Amino acid sequence: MPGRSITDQSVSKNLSKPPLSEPPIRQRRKQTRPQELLDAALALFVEKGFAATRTEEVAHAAGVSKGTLYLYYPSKEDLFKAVVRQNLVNLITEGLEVLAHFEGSSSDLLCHLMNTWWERVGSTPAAGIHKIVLSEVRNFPELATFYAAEVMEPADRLFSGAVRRGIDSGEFRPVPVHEVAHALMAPMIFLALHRHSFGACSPPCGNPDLDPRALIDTHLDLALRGLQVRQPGAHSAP
Amino acid sequence: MPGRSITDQSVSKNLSKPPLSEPPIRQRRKQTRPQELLDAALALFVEKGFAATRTEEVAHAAGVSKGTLYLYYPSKEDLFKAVVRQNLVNLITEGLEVLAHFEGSSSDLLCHLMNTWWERVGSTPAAGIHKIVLSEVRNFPELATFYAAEVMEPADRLFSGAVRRGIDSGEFRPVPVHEVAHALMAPMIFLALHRHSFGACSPPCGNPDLDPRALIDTHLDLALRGLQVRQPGAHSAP
Amino acid sequence: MPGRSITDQSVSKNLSKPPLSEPPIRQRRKQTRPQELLDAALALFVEKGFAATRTEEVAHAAGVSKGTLYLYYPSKEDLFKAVVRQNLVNLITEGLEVLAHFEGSSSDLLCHLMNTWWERVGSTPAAGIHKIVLSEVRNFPELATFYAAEVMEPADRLFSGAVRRGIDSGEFRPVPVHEVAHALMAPMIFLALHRHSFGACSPPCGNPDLDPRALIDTHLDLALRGLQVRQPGAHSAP
Amino acid sequence: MPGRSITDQSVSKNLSKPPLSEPPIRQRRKQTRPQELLDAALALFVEKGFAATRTEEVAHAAGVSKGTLYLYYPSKEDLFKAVVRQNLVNLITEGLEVLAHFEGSSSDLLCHLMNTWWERVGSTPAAGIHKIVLSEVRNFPELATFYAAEVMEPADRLFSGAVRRGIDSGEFRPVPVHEVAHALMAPMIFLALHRHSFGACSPPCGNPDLDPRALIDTHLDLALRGLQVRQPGAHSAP
DNA sequence: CATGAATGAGACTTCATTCAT
DNA sequence: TATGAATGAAGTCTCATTCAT
Repeated sequence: MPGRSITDQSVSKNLSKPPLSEPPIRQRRKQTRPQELLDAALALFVEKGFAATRTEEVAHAAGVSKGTLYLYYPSKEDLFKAVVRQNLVNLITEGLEVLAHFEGSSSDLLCHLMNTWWERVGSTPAAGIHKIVLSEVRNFPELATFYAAEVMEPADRLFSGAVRRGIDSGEFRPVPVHEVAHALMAPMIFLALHRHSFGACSPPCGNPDLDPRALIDTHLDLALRGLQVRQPGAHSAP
Repeated sequence: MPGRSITDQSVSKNLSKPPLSEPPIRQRRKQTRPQELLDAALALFVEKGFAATRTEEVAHAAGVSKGTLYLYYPSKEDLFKAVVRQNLVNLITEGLEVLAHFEGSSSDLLCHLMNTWWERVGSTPAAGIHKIVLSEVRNFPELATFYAAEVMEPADRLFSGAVRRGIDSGEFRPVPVHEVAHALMAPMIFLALHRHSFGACSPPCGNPDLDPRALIDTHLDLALRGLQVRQPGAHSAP
Repeated sequence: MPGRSITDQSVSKNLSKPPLSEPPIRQRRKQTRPQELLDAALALFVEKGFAATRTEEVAHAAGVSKGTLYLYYPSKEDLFKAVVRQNLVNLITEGLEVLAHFEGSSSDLLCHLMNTWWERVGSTPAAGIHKIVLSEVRNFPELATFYAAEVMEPADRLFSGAVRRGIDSGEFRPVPVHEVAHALMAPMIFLALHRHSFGACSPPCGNPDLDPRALIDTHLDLALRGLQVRQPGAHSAP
Repeated sequence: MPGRSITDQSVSKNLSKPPLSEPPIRQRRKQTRPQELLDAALALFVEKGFAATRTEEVAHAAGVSKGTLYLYYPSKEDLFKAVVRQNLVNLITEGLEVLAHFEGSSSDLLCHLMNTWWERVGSTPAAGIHKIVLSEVRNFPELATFYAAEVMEPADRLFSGAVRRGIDSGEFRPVPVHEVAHALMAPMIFLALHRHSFGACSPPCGNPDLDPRALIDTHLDLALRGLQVRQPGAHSAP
């Protein structure tokens, strides 16, 4: 008979497609539907990946029927793009706002940036978008340019701008700003990536004792010291 | 009997479905078949993801027919697991080779570790399994513990061991070793991840001017300074 | 409850699915709704066929909403039958009006019949129901007997009656009347059929230089000569 | 509950979708499959129309499974085109062959043409293609030009050529050849059209007593007399 | 009566898997 | 063993029909 080739039951709950029970009551909610669908789609895409998520699941999770989804988004792909787009816009807005009106030392700026990012993005479902995009860009080439232009470029501008600010004010020593920006962002995003992959296992695997806050603090401490202007007499490693 | 596993395949119109051209018809030895299939599968899984890779593509890339693939691997899922497992072993081997009994300063050790990792793993196709695993663990939970135990834990042991070695010798200031290890590895892995997603676009998007070597150097410079024992009279930021 | 009828709708990519633009919002009287729906449906069924016509298109073309259509016709099939039935009645009325008590030669009668049919039926949208019925009888067998009894039989009666009239009066030579009636009607109907299929292409294909009037004249000329009593000494072909 | 809105059982067997029983035995027949699929598709398309025919029905009628159909034809639309194309090629070939090497009177030529057409086309399933094309050109605009160029134009050339031949030899009186060609072909094609629509009903409706052979004979007799050069002293109708 | 958002059966199509050769 | 034609489960998407407003 047809069916799953994996008889091993250990493949468990992630693969068991939900029975999609309890027929939803007909409700008119044209205004809120798109958001509900987007939220449901984000959660499912992050959890299972794009291809492994069925449109019917998304619709059901949003409390509507299969057909209703297509009333709002003409295809699964468009839904995907809308998810990325909407959550990306938030990211961009966040960063740009912070970048614009900050007063205080550049160390404080970086510190604020990191903590805010964690609170507003890293610790929310939106962080999962990085995972989806990372996984799917090859299948959606146009998404790549879009994401690069709308997310990666602004993010780089944000962080390298903050570093440059510190250098210009004499607070930081001169360093290649783009490379440092990468080094600053990577541990954060990587953490988010893991929380949405390994971190979701039960029991959570990976580094279970790796507390996000502790990680951010340590990372920040390390980076800021690394950026600091050298005291006279100090030696750098090769 | 037939049947779909886990995921579907409708990645739709964007996916330029290659016509499966140029079959490499050179005579293969039966002994090397599994390896050739594994290599082909690795490349394709990394490039397109698990669901978007067709078994026929894998077989064709390995120079055999669809049916032959199933002579060696009972299902696409099994093939996938074999790919991950085999490359994991390689990864571990790499890591352990590097470790050994290093002599010299801990700064030099970290420097050596990073450069070696990049040469032997980060810049090779093998780095792609990071991407697959990250993308698919949620669909293959059983791989999570395996990967955590065989890759992440050893890697953490490697880097946090190096850091601890420096602290013990008085070369580094006291820091939380696991967090620092994460901060050290993340930019490297993140870079590798991007090379297998955005970096593969044409034209390459992301930060095209981000040279791996420059990044590693800068990252290392930043981290080692951050680890260095403080000069008398210096103040840390926040 | 929902449900598909008979046919599906996947006429796919070629069908330029019109965006349902320009809704005619003039206030309609409830009394005329059924007629307006029928008119819209006739036009669309003729143009695209039954299956490829969406109920929403019909409703939109009639200036009402999808739901309203179902207030008047319980299903798409019922709408279709109503369209055929109503236009059949028109068709018959046309024919019977023409017949009546014609005075003059039978040649003149045939000439008058053909020209009138073309003016009143062949060149009007009503001719399109020939096309629908022809295309869909197999899917709607119940329409067959109806159409045969109400249209084909009277039409045959009309034309074979005219021919018999000519034979009886000695104007025409003796011929099998039903066969001749078919031969008389076919070119007219065939022309009408083509105008609703090929003739609607842009640029119009088929025989673009085939003028209906010229065709009718030629056809009539040919047929009447063929019907004429043979002159002494003439020989027939085969 | 969902389902057919037509509770009337008289809609009967044409609509009852066959249960597709008796699972076919796996057989390799790569060579004959295309023809078998084309035959099955022709029969079903003619019987039910394009949209109302399910690909699975076609496959089943050809003795294969749904998937196999797609091994040979990439889409339902392509299958449709292949059907038209293959049967059209036959039509064209037939006509052209006859046209080229005929010796004898033009009356005999027309007689031969008609009878041959009936034997080789009109009385075979291929005649049903006219019905499909007539019904579907509006949905497949590119089919229109194709059909016009490959079928209608050659057919016109064939018949108008035969008529012109007769005129040139003095056998026929001068007439507009294209119009006459239409008048000659229409009753034949119309007959075929009816046989594949009304004629397929049970009991056959339309003009049940209209024998194809009698019709052709009568039509030919009428037309040839109409074409004949007038005897001295004869009068034409107005 | 009218609307149009919502529903869900069902069509087309894909591709993992099987098996006759 | 190897092949590739054949299978059929399952997913995306459409649209006839319903019903809350």
